Amino acid sequence: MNIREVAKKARVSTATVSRTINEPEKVNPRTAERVRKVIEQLNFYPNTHARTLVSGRSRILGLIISDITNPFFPELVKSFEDQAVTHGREIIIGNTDYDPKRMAGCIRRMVERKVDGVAIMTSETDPQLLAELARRSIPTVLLDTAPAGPRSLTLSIDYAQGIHEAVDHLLALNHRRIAFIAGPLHLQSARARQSAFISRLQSRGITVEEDLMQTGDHRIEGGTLAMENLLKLKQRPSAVIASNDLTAIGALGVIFEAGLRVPDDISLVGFDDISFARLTQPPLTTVRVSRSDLAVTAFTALEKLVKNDADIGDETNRSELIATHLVERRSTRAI
Amino acid sequence: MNIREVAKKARVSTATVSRTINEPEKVNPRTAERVRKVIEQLNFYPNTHARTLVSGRSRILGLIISDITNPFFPELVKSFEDQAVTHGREIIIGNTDYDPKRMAGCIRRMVERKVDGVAIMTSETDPQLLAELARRSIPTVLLDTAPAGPRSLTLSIDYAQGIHEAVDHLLALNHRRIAFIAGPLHLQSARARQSAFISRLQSRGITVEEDLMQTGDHRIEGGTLAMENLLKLKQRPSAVIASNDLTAIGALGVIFEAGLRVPDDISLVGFDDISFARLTQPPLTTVRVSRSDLAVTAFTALEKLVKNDADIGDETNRSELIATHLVERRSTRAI
DNA sequence: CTGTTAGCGCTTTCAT
DNA sequence: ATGAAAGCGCTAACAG
Repeated sequence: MNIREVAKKARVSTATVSRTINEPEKVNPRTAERVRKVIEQLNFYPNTHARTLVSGRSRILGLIISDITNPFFPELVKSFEDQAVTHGREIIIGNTDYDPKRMAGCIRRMVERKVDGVAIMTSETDPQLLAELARRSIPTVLLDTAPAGPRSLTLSIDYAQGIHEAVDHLLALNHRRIAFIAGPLHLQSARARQSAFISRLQSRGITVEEDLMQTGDHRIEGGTLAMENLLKLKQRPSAVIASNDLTAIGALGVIFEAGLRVPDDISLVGFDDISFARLTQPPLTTVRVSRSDLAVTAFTALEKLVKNDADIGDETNRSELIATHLVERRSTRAI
Repeated sequence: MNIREVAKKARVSTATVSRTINEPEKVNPRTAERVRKVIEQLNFYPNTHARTLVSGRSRILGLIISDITNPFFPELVKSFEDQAVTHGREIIIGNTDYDPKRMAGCIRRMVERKVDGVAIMTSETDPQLLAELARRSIPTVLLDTAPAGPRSLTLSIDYAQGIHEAVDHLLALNHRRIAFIAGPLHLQSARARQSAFISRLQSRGITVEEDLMQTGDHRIEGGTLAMENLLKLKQRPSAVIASNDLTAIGALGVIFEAGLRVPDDISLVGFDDISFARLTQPPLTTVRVSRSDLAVTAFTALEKLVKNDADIGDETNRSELIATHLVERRSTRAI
């Protein structure tokens, strides 16, 4: 069943059926109504592939993430998908698994399926691959990565803002020995959090002890190891800020098993506000990075990029900042 | 850039290029080699939409789930996607949000995009919508739902097995007052767990007290409420089995806030083994439903269904059972 | 406002 | 083993 059958049954040409579907305002209301009836009656769905083939637009958007089982991403994916459904678009999701080879595969799939645009929400991206997209002039929205050529835009998470709030919060609670468990430092996003921590403390006149600076991997295990180191210190910290919630959860386990209590013995702050952060015991004070903000901003920007055939040029900002804020729960307390 | 350019540059017809890509064995090795060189050199990707249009096969599979932010699903999606990538397929994901209207939308999208098959991994499905798929003879794999017509197959999670193991485990630990917090009872999958609990206890000669049977909603909140009821009882249970992990986590919070301890005062067992289950304090004893098993089984079955144009007939089972097993962690203890 | 018609890029007979 | 050509279902010029 196809557009010709509909046309025949409605006694119009296929062009009129096509117009009724795509540009109803250009069709006589009565004709349109008749066509619509037939479409309904025949339960006709236009073939998107034929449509894409001739028009060059697929109404598909690509969404590339690191790993859907990383709790940072499901909410992002969901909000992005909600936007897509609302705007009559399909999305194709690619998991890179933090592997550049898989990332290349993802991009290839996106190109093959002729996506109208791609949102790359992973924290590191090979500029070569971005060049590939730019060469085909596929609109791209990036996260924490320099935009690659025209029709490309970057979203930056305001890590500093959140870390500053976290530091100030602990300072206000009279903490002075504050440790930091960083993420993997090859990531720009991890370094941004670490340096925000250091600079804020210094600007408040506190020198950061080397021992109090640990490095994790943004996973539970890294938090576990780092916290073990911290507890071995002669003078342990009274508070710890972790570069993300998973790290904080790892730290929490260690503290608990050492017979210490949060927040009574040690205050703990996370980062991201994944959904489990409010379910830990005690609920975790953390910096929220709104995944729905991120998704909506990314989608909206991408949609705008897709609509403009030309470069976005100077008229638009090439970068947008995503706010972050401290959410106080029960893992921090005054000393 | 298209297949004609490749053909011209390799001095062959477009048919030969097409064959080189799809049926290399039918092409002279030397010709094929020449064509392949040109393809590489031009960095040519075949247009999947043109391909689908003419062949009728899209190499896309649909995956419908309830809600990607429900921790049951990310691992399922990931494994399913892994399979798809391995087999050179694309997947389109649909979130129903537990809403029949959205489910209808998902199915419509799948049909529009001409998926080769659909895996519907939600727990409840409108038979009418399944009929729509059957009518278009789209292969379908269902979860805990009766198969709908030909080219359709059902996967059943062996809830009883897991619940039986959980009950036996608690019985072996000398628990006799065991409570059960059920899921929403309009779901067949929730009822299956509840009745497995009751029947196992009865077959062990223990009558189930009405008071000990609570109903939740498979979310945190339901677990919270149900556990509050349980703690109000004159004689509270020594152990609780929850219909899923989210429910158990809700219960855990309440127990903790009541000043009681798990497992010292109350043993607690969950169901699903979501990734957070091993991160609770204490780590949760729970019944594992392997999402990767589920995904791989679903994918494999779907692939088989897609390859057979005809009905699967009697040769194949119309239903497969997914095993479940107790994972003992530290939320249960002998009394 | 509506119809005619030429492709979009590919696969697939049917010849050779 | 290869090529010529038809056509998948649709959109978009163009003509009327």
